[in-house]
Amino acid sequence: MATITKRSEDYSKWYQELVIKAGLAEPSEVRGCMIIKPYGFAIWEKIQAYLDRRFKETGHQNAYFPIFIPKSFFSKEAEHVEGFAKEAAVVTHYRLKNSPDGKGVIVDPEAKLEEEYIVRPTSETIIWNTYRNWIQSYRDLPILINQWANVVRWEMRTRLFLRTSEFLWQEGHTAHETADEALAEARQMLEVYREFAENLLAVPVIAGSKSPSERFAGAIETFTIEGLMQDGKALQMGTSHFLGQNFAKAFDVKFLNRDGKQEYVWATSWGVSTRLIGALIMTHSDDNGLVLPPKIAPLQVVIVPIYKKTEQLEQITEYVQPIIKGLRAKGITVKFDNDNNKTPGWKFNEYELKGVPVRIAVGPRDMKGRSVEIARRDTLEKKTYPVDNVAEIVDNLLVQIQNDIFQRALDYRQKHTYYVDSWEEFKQRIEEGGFVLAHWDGTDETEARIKELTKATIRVLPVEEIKEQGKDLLTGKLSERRVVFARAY
RNA sequence: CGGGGUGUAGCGCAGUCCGGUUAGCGCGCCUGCUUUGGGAGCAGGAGGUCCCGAGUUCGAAUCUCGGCACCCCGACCA
Repeated sequence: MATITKRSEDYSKWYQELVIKAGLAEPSEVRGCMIIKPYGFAIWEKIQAYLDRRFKETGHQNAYFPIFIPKSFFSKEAEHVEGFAKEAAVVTHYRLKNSPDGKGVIVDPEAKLEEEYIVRPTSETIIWNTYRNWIQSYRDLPILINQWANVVRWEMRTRLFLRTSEFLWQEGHTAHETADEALAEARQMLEVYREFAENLLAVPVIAGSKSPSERFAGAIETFTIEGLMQDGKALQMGTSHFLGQNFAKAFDVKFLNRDGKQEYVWATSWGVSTRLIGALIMTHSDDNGLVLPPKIAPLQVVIVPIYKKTEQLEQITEYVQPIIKGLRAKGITVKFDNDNNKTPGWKFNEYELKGVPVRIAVGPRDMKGRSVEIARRDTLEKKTYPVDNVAEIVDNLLVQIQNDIFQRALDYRQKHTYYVDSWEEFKQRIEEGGFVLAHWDGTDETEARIKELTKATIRVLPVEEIKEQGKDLLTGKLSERRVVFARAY
């Protein structure tokens, strides 16, 4: 019997078991890397499909750059190299040969590369090195490109989806004439992410800026969307960076501007990763398994037949045909699970574990009463409905579930968001978990001190500013606005 | 990279302290029959380099030494 650890017993264990038992992913033989299984990948494909459409609607095109980046590229932007040096996978050789003792193969020492390659942890450097050749005048701008790719960051400690050594993501890299235009782009993409997180994933997020110490390596400004997980920890779900002219200067990318003068190009980059699947799980799921918002669920409706004899199964099969047809006509994905080797009870539990939003059960009782039993995954509520307009009922129900799941997550976040003005209360709230809105004097030193004392970091300076006079909790210095503190993944 | 823990069937574990028949148990898997409205029952069956290497011994899953891997907790990070 596949039961999972309760969240209240061990949240981390619950998470890992859920990922594995729901069939989303599993650890691999390669340290820190995961195997994304079909069910998990189907969720990623839904994420990709939605975002890809939004990127194109906002004027971007897809392209692809090499996975290997010459080592020298990294040294060109000082902060950037510092940010990624500690977790770089390096390619040093290009050939193997049979080992002298006849057992297996060894790296051929003769085949050492002149210059090592870094397996990309992110692609700014190779892309900006390329943009140099693409840009001569303001007429070549803007360049609006996105890449779907895998990247590698050699992390010390990994967790399925949340942090793996290799992960899948998209990275947008744009080049602009002016600072204002680049900033507007970075903000626009943040808004794309926010809308996507809330509407598709049903995960409420706070959008805003990072504090200087939390910025992307090489960025002037980093925007972020931050979610609050069920254990009270924050999760960064997407970032969008205004890179200023840093990479243009590092890679000497200039253009002739409208005044006929040479100027460095302005840049942005922005990305979200397979980590989003972790956010999805930790925001909505419960002790029975996954709870998937209908818009992201690979399978939205499952029909489970309940029968004694095979003739009964045949009758049910016929009985549900119009339902299946009706649902498909509305673009709803549906599966009729007529597997004879599993009992209905087993199937109920299995589809709850997998988070299928709606389950329809059909047995002799229903056929007699011209009805079906419809159960929703989020509330586990079951109701009987007439068979005639099931498609419409389910269609509405899916919308309802999507909204309810979002609302529930929002309620949770609001219940765990605190306005705090004293150091004692701050420590206590951080310990309990949640977002803590507090005043901050704006210095790196205070931020670092708070982190040291409480493990809390500034997650975000919200776009919708909470402007008011106040005093920093620790130093008592004046502050103009509240910022969001939390412990984070 | 520091502290702790664990490696025995596909998965979860017992056995290890105190060496000794043929290495067990639960789940899963296969076959058959009966079942099917919340993880079915019975019967039969398949499945093991006991993490790797060396040593001690008549004899090692068990003791000794060395190695490797993974997990958890910290520090670092999407």
